[in-house]
Amino acid sequence: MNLKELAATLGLSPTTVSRALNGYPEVNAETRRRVEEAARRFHYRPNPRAKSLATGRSMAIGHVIPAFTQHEMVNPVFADFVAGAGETYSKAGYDMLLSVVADEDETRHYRGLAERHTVDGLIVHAPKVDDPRIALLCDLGIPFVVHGRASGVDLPYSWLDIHNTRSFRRATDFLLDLGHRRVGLINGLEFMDFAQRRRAGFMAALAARGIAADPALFASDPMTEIHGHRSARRMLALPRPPTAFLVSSMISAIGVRRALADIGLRMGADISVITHDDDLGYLRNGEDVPIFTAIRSSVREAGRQAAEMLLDLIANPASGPLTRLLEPELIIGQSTGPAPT
Amino acid sequence: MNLKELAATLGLSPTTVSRALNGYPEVNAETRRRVEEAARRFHYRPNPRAKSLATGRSMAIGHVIPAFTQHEMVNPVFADFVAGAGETYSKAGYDMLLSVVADEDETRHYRGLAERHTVDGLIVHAPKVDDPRIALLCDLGIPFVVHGRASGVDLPYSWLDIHNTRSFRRATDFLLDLGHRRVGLINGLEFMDFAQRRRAGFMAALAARGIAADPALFASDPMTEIHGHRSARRMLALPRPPTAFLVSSMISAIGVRRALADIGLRMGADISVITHDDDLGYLRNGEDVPIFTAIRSSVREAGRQAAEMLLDLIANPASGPLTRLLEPELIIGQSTGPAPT
DNA sequence: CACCTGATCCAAAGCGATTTGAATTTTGTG
DNA sequence: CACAAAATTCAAATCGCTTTGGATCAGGTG
Repeated sequence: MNLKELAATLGLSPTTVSRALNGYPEVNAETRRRVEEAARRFHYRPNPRAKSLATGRSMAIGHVIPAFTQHEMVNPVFADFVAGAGETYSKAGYDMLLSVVADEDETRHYRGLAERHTVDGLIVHAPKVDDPRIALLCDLGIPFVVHGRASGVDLPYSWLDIHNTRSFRRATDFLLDLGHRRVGLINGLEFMDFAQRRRAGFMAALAARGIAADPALFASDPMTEIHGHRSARRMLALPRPPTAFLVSSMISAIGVRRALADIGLRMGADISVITHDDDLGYLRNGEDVPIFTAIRSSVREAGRQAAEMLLDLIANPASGPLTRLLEPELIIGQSTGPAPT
Repeated sequence: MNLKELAATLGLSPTTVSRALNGYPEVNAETRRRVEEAARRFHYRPNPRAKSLATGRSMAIGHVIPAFTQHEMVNPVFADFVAGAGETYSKAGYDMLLSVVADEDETRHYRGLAERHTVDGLIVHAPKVDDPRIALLCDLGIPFVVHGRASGVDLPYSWLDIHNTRSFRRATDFLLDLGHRRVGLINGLEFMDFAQRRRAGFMAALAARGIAADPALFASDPMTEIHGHRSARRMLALPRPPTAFLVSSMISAIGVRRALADIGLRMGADISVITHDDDLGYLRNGEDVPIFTAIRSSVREAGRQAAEMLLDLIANPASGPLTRLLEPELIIGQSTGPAPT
């Protein structure tokens, strides 16, 4: 059942039916009622492609994820973010177009999406320092929201981020207050913007107390369980091992916990751990009392909000760059305690 | 730059240009060359919506994920599966349309996707026993592939699954061979088809040796870390605790490991654990020697293959229901050992 | 040389909606 | 009651592509 047929059934022109259904004012109230009734009765649903060809809007949002490097993307965090964004989209009648693209095709792909108006807007995931995608998208003139920020890019653009610097600084201060002086930072890849900021927060806290940063106490890699395990093992084998760890991801923190278990250290007693926690559905940080002391911020909620920002931006492009900085909470769990004397 | 403009530039009709670009035979070789060259030079890319309106095909595949129950979907497994499928799609020029939909809207959503030809095909995730979606989609006549199967549905349909029954039977046998007699099964929700089959495999192994299944040694819930932890704690507190666990997911197995650590049991020595392992990118089962003895099957690869099957089915609907049963491997890690005497 | 065949190319009709510009019908006013 | 204004409705153009059903033209045939 298409528009023409529906119009014929009603003895009206397609024009009027279209207007009635789309809430235009110049249509008789009674006519509108009849049209709506008939549409319901015949399960009429406009063909989105025809609609989109006519209006130029696609009612879809694009998420491009780089495929063949494993970096940052195909991960649990991504799933939760997308789930949050998807909720927002479906409430607003938008579809989500996901493209898994080889790194070298990324630029071309963005360009294609924008130029052909395949999507009305884009979410940019996992920005790197100096991320070139931002300039590209500004240039293409398509609305987009970055999940995170890109240091070094000074164009105005819309983003939603958490306060990585401050929260890592707070977490470090917390450890220092407990008397820890050697803290290992198990971070993500440091060309990722968030990792850079987290490190900066960590360093600032050390610097404020005049503690020199020991390069041996830094690790940086994709945030897998194995990365956490390997890095912790390495640091614990140092002549002067750390008494605490600050970890950038729950999954890596689990690896750290495994490393501690390997050599019989009790977390929270012999050694302290604080982790960032994205509050993933399948990886909750304990039930009542949190397992890990953690910097917590729901990435699902971030997805919801980023999507809302993007839809606002699409509805009203003049509303200028939208930015939102979420403040994670620092929650105390069972993985921290005073530094052993 | 659209088709008409490109045609004008070349002094040709849109018809010919379209045919040249789409590889139709009735166009002069030299003309085709000129057209292709010009298309490249002007970065011509056909508008997919117009194309799709004209052809009736959308070049998109739908993945519908139920939103507001947390069940099975918004999870790391999903991310990896989608990444695999996405690789296949992008190679074939397909887009992936992801909808996060409230459970009660699911049927309506599927119907909309199919009737309006929004997508050319669908992947059905996380089938339940007697899953009603299969009959619905058969009825709607849209090509689809189920990731998993649905016991109780006897319509012919296409699916890709792993051999859950057999692999869980093998894993159980392995534990029994090691002398274990009380094995706890920490399973997913048992209205999920895969969980049902895993349980059946487990039971069959017990039955074959005349061991009665103890209801206290079953746990069934969404496969979170906490589920693993809580279930293991509960079973270990029994008067006759299990000497081994069989776990349906790496994440839950990590919870089990935490439970063991809580009470000072050494995994692999005091107690054995086998887990299913989807070989997730961010949650590898150790480096050289696997941490967990595991039933391993890459869900990313499953995504790739399911997508290929679906594209085949779309290209050639007559090729009938396609089915593929993958056999997971049973890999020996450090989490199993002989039953304590 | 007239006629038939292929090989090429093109005009025009969709696909299913929106939207512009006009044509109707109603309503209001003097 | 006639006429302008407002309220409704409609025909046709448009979005950018594919595809049907001819055209056109060169080469081969009898």
